Amino acid sequence: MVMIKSASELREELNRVNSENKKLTEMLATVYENYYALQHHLEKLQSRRQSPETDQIEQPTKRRKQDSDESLSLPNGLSSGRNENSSSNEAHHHHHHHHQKQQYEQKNQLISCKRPVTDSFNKAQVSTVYVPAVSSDTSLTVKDGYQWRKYGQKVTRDNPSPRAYFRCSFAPSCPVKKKVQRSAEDPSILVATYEGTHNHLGPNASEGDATSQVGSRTVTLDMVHGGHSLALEKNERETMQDVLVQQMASSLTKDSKFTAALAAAISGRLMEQSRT
DNA sequence: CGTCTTTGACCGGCGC
DNA sequence: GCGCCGGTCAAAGACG
Repeated sequence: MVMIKSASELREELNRVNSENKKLTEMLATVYENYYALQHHLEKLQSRRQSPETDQIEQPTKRRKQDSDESLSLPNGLSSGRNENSSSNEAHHHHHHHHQKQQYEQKNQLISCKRPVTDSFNKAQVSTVYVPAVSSDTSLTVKDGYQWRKYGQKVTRDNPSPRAYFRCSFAPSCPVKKKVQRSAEDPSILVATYEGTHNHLGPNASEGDATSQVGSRTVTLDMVHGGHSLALEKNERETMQDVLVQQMASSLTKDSKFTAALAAAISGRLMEQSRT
């Protein structure tokens, strides 16, 4: 049974959806901002803790023999290293609704209150992202808005499908790498593993503040006069945002300090609450 | 012509 | 040392 709606109804619904989308986009933007602020704070704290100002020249892994110059090293205090932590076997929750995580307001208290002092090193943080993909697509590509250069592909022992290696196209100033491989147990899922942080502006260069690397807050979906192409782009953008959100969540939850601090804050809050 | 894929070679770490 | 294995290089090709 198809319900036929009048033009006014349609228009009203469209307006509703439009405003809802706007709201969601704003929420996303604030989440982004909070995340990046938090991340910045964390990086600062960690780098300060271990080495006051030896965050300068840090060659990636090996001297690359690029024929031309590559001598520009960014003033970005991140180093590359290994921090393959807990196996994090998936209970991957695919399309979860990411609600408002306004509790990031406590970030300052969160971090400053407790810290496991023993581990020092700050590593290139690793985040994994699960994105559904059609099985027939052999391209092994996860669209996250950045531009990547593929530099290798290997078959691994524990997975019939190959693994693709990408490096950020902003070679070699940007040290970010990613691996993409089809999930072994669910071939309709692509598993993307990101390693490192971009030191340049994000994919969609909406300028404004340099603090936020992702400026996707101007979502103008006027598909009223737009057409298919706009809708497609919108879909892509949505999955892209989903990927970004998954990245943020992953990189945060994989940080032992963060999880410890979060646990401490939660338990403290619980005790405080039970006391009253 | 520049940029990005392809693909086997190559390398380093690890277990034996 | 030797072989396996995951990761990377780099020459050659594809594509615009």
